[in-house]
Amino acid sequence: MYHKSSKAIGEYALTNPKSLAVLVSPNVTEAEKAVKEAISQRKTLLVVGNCWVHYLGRARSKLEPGERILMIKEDGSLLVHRSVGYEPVNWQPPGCVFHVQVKGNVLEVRGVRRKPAESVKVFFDRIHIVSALSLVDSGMFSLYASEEDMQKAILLEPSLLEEGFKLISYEKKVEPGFVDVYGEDKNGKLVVVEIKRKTAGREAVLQLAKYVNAIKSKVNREVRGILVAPNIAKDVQRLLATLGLEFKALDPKKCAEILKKSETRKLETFFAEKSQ
Amino acid sequence: MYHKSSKAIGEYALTNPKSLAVLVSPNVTEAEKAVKEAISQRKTLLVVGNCWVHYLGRARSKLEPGERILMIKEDGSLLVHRSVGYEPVNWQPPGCVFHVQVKGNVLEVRGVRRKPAESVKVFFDRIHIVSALSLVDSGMFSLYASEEDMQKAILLEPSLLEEGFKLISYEKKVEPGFVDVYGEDKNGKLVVVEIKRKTAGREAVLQLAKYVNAIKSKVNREVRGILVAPNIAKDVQRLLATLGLEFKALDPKKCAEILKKSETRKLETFFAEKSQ
DNA sequence: AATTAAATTTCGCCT
DNA sequence: AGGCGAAGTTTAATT
Repeated sequence: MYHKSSKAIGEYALTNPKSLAVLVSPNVTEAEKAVKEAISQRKTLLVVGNCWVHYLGRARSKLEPGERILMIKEDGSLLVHRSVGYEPVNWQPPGCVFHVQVKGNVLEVRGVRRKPAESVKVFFDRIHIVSALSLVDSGMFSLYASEEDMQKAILLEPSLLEEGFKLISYEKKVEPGFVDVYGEDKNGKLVVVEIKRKTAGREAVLQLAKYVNAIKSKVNREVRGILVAPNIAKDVQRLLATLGLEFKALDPKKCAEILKKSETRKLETFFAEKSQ
Repeated sequence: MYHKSSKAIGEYALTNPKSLAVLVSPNVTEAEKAVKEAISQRKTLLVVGNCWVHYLGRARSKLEPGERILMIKEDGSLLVHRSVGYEPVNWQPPGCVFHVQVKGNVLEVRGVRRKPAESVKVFFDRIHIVSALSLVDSGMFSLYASEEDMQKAILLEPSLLEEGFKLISYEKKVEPGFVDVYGEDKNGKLVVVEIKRKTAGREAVLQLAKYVNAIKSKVNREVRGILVAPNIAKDVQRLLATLGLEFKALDPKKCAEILKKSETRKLETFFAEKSQ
């Protein structure tokens, strides 16, 4: 492969056009083509270069020329980032429409949305990088605590569930699947716990009912079912009561704090051992 | 120039190492080197690749693997952006310290800060792009309205200054420079206006005083000096009073609205003409 | 669709 | 450095 101009870099990258294209130091026209293509194909777009920005909508702003990073995402959001600061200096929330054009050797990228009506115009006169990306990302994001973390917190601190609760096992295999937490209350009744990391809905209640029934059919003892979640959907509370199940609110944040405390304790132990 | 592997792209880009480096599809070790260099040189860094993220601090979060964009800025802020959404999925505010290492073919970039103590760890197992940027950006950002916009608003709507104000001229040349707005009040007194787009400080007051004195020395008439700004520094109010000057609060937001209305009017006129 | 409340809010200004 | 208030806040949940 032989390269003579920066344009060639783009061609090189385009050997794998579906997932990744990179243009280094393209001219304005080359950049225009790449940007239009990326936007029409709903790709995530990065443009680095010298630009100035006008915003008009809920307010009004002007950004004088300088080198920044423009990011346009698949959902039609737009971000202009300077070399400092957490926040973008200019932006447009998801769901806006883009117009791209070249006028007098300046590339204009405009993002417009209705309700509220507002537009951001980004003008580039020098472009360092244009990159169109097809980002494959189905990974789940969990804040505070995952279901597993909430489970861990209850294992560490059983009183989170209720006073006097004693753990028997967790991830216990029963007929329909695995019971998150399994134990005994202070009165010796069996307790089946189902954990949800966000608002518990109909499914969560039915799942818990299945586990409770499965265990009842085997143990010939009184079995309580407790649904643990940050909160429960209002219209499911009747179902819960009908099935004779209970709900225990548990804040994922509190779980995170307990895990944190536990890790801190571990860390303190670690340092104590080291300093001996 | 002859290229055989993706590594060469980096080398190519490094022909201009001071301002721009791009690595396309580097291996983890190559990426590590580039990332370390960029961070030590306080450059703005972009890394695109498959990653997972752990956060622990004020809260706790976990992000499962997926392709995202990591941005590290010159001020030590860190952003992880997914392909959708205005907000970064994970981040670290400015001023954190970074640690970079490779372990078992995985690149770990960790951003840590004290007060509050928190850390974000980003793990890459596949890297599409690494780019180190020296962004030159001194352009001013003005929100709502620039000084010029505030001036325009007053010219459009003189009553913004005070009832009965009549414009004589603007950007009027006097001894020390240019008077922003120059006019006459309802009592026939001359009025000199100095505009600041943010909190007016000592300089603004002294500048206004100079203009007022310059005009007084020529016009043998009573001359009022009005400082227009969104607000005035508390410790300058005495100086203002001492010099016999006045302050008029003017919200840049209000100015923006007036300009917007004016533009809307222009736009309506435009459409009216078109539809004729 | 409108309203309310939370956010790893961030950011600036003031004490 | 800590506290208060605003933001082109955004975002999710609820009515």
